[in-house]
Amino acid sequence: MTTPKQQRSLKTQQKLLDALDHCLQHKYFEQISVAEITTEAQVSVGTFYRRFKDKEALLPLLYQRFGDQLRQWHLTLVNHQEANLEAALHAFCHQTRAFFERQRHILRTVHLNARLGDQALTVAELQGRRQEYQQLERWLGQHLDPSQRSERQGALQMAVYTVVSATLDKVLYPSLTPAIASELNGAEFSDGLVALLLPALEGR
Amino acid sequence: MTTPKQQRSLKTQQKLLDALDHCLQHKYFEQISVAEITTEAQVSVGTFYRRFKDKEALLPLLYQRFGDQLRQWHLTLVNHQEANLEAALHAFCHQTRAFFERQRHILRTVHLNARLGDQALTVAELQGRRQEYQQLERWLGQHLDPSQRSERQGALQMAVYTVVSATLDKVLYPSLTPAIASELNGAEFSDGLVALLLPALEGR
Amino acid sequence: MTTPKQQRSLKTQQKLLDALDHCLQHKYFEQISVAEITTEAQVSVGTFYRRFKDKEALLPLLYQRFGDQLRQWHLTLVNHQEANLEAALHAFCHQTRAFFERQRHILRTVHLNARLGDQALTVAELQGRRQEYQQLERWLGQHLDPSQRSERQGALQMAVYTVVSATLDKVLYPSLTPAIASELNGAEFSDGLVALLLPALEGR
Amino acid sequence: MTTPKQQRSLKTQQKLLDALDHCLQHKYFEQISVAEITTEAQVSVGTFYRRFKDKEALLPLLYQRFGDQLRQWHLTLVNHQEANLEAALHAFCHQTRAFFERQRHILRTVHLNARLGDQALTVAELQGRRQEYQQLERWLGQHLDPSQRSERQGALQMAVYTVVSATLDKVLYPSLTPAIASELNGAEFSDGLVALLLPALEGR
DNA sequence: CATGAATGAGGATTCATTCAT
DNA sequence: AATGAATGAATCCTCATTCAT
Repeated sequence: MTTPKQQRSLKTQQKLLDALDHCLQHKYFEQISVAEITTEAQVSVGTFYRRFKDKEALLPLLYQRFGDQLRQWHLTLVNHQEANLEAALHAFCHQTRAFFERQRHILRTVHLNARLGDQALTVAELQGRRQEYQQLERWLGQHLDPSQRSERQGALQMAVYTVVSATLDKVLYPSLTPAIASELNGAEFSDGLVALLLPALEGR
Repeated sequence: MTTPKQQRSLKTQQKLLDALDHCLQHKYFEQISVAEITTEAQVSVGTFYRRFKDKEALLPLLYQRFGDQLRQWHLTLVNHQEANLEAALHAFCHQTRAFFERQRHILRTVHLNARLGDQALTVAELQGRRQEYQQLERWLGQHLDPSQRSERQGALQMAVYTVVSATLDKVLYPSLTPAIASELNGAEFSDGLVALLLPALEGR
Repeated sequence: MTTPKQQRSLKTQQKLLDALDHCLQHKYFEQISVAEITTEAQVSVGTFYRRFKDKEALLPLLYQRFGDQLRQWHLTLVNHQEANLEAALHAFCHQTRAFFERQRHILRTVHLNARLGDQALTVAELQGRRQEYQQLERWLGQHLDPSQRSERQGALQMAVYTVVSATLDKVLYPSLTPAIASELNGAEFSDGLVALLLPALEGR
Repeated sequence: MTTPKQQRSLKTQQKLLDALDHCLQHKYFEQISVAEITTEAQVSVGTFYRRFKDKEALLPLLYQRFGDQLRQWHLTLVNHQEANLEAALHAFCHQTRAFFERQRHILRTVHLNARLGDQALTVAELQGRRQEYQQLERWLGQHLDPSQRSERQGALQMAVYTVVSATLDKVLYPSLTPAIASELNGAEFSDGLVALLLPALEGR
């Protein structure tokens, strides 16, 4: 992948990424041919290969796009100080869902592709993701009484993971197992999560 | 897919399913060619196509295999009466994980393929799955004080979904987001879930 | 191809030939698979190959069936003494057409397959066919004044060939080139042939 | 079939058509594989499929090639004024045979394929062919005494059809039924046709 | 013997990638 | 640089034929 040195080149790259993005709304990455992408982007195959080593080389950029927005969203979240733990948990659950819903189809690709086995997420990126999760844990912990923070460490970690995992499935595949196990939708679902997790975090 | 009329034919079918099963341990379904399956099964391509319309026609059988074992496991679980809610939740979390680990790679296929959009799970099957979830909820509820059952309905449903979703990701993709958010492994992880969910279910 | 030694065996052979005959009404020989034939004949593939060396081995039998009927028809024709040349030519043209129409689809196969290049008609059979043509020429010639017969030899031969060739195309492929060149149908067409050829044969 | 946008592409298309043409001299269309064509044309399979949807897509072009030459030949024929009817019929019979002999193997393909049932000739094309036949009839008729033209209409049509049909079989399949019925070859055969048909056309 | 399961060569077709224009 | 033509490996699938039951 060449670093674009000219305006035109950058525009082409964007067009290709957008085209991929568009195609991903209908099928998943492996089913999309280079021809489809370039046709959608109104660019020739040759141009594609001038820009990218191969089809797979598009993914990291797509991931980056997503990662950027994820990071940004995390930042806005953790920069808010909430009134208490419940409010914080509430914000976390609802905003996570809202963010996932906004990013639905790109998230779907990132998520599926990681599971389909290509090593598009580098170790470095995974560690970065890891740290963001820790940041979220710390942020939630800040709304606890300081004396309890260390003993709730584990519960916080578990809660963060649970919220993300459960919400992800609910948003991406609401009509499949296991998401069909829950009858709630949207806001109800997030409220349900808050109610489920709050007692343990409060140490009742 | 024709129904086999000879014993030999049935054996072949098994061999092909086993071969697919084997291949699935290394790569994802769509990456496996018919040739690979038949080579692994030590039969010829023609034999494959005599029995199955195409590669996709194998999936329903694979799903059935999995569905059968899932149902059976659910049955053994809900036929046990546990001492109290904590014991029941503990059994649920740990056995779910154990079952998922045993079925790891078939589960992975079923799970991914459903998400990749093929309509391999019929509506009827999904409803069946739904009922199994409800059975689990009722079973957990039996360990509650009868007076509390109805008000905990929602929490039970949420808990069942959460356990399944969180455990699934942890077992299938332990090194990816979001599972990397949790540092715990195996039994620790299940214990963590119990601790996280018990308070809400007990209504503390 | 084994000579059938048992009743059952002969019946099977007939069933297979009938099945082929049936299939030929819809597609041509090369497009018909052995499976189709045996299914239609309600017999297994194995049975087919016990009876016939391969798919091609069916053709000679089919040709024979046709050849038998052709010979028989020729015999009935040439055993009739007609009143004069015109009556004879009239009988020849019309009966040829009627026979072709009756045998339409088997004729189509024989005709096409010979043209598709398989050597199903042996040299011996071709010579037999040749002699039948000569018989027809002689028969037509009988209705001429004896003094003219030898000088009309060539015309008779040409006429016989022309009638067969033109009628064949008209009956088998009425809507294709060259048959579309003629607007006449059925009896009109045969009458047209008579009118066209009679003058030359009568030596006018 | 895409329209070529580069010169190179057009060359390739020609090479493929020529290759098909060449293969057709040895075997019949359906027996020729795409691989054979591309090998003969010294291009890769992919190249073939870039230009043509499948093997069948070549036929229309082949037909067109033939149709063009047929039209052209008809034109040169009907633009000649002959001395009398005999001369015209003579020219028609001999030149038809000569043209068929020149186009022998393409003609064979066109002819067979139409009979094998693919709808390669459109209704429009068939009508065009029809009109060409009518043109030939009119041209022959011009060599008649004007007073006789209308009453000979039918005979002219019949004669045109007969010449084409008989000559076609004679040229394409000289050693098969019905062509073996005639012992004459080449020019003799055409002369025979003239002698056979002239009397009826002259109204003797 | 009859049956139909198994074989595997052979043909069609796609598509990522390279290369000529 | 951009274009799109060419390449060919890889895959799917069929079907005549053989062989186990």
